Amino acid sequence: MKKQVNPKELDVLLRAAEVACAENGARLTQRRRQVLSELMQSSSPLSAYEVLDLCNRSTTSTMPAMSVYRILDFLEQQQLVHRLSSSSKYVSCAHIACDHKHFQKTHFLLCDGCSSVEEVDATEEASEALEQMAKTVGFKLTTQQFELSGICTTCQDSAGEGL
Amino acid sequence: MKKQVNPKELDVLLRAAEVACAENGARLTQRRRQVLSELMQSSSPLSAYEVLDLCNRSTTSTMPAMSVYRILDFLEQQQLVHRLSSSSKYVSCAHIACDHKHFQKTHFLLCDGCSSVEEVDATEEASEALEQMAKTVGFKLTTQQFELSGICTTCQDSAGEGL
DNA sequence: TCATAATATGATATATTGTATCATCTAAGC
DNA sequence: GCTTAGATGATACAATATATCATATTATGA
Repeated sequence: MKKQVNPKELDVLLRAAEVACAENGARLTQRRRQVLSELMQSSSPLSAYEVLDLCNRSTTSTMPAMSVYRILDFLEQQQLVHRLSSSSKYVSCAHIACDHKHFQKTHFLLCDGCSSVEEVDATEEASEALEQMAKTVGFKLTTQQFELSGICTTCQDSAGEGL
Repeated sequence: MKKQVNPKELDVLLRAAEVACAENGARLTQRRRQVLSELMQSSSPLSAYEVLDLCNRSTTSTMPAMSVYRILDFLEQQQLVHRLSSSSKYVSCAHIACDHKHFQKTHFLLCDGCSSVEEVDATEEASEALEQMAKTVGFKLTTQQFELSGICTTCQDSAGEGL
């Protein structure tokens, strides 16, 4: 579903993304911008082929699937997009406009009800507890990304309504 | 790679699995036993098609891919096998022979070095910290399975050796 | 400004993972 | 033994992803 993002807001995000790329010596080309834009306007994660369809619907030219995957990889490297391995889908990063860095573990809370996603930094406690748990079996954690499912506030509220 | 599981040990595990199925009014058929056995003997998670190849190599008859998926689904329902969504692979449960129940959150620690997997219950702290973190954005967690990457003890040790 | 090199994209083929559907077989209970 | 539910086989195909070579675009230095 389309998220309510007004054009001005979208433009601010895309400009910020452009700057972020430039800082890494990379370029946000038309195609990349198009892919990122579709993800920014989606209220839920999209598969690579869903992104492809949206892109091909919004322009006359048609892009091959290969390009979408390449571009998604690029955007992921730039940390403008995250790939959710539990669903093989992609979301635009929640921190493009702010100067947030991905230093801490990132948790994605996926709503089973409406498929929305919340991207939150790990609390100190959670991070510590996970490291500690791994340590008990001798593991040194490298993962920086966690995907948890649950029910968001909105869906919890609306679940009661129908009764 | 093949794990070192002696035949007697394997047999104990398979019998325990059989009992577990029976308790749920289900049957551990030959095919199911074969699939489970391959997973039990593997030192790392296997894809459905890898399981298929192993099964077809160990018998004269050949099984269709569909059957493997059906059987893996069944074994997962019986909690004899777990599916790792981050890699689309399967592992046999670490608690088949003991009377462990999957009441608590389960964490899978995946080694980036040797692909081994440790299945551990969440500590009280980790579980609590995760719930709490979700709560700050209004989420009520439902996930009971977490997949973390890292480096296991063995690989940490052997990393130093080469220098 | 043009040649050239580096990047990015297009086009095509194919691998991998997973599901739908209908037919056939097997085991359990009557 | 007969019937039926459950399990498996067979086939087709959808969805996700990668490999590879060709072409186009952009950046850069002569």
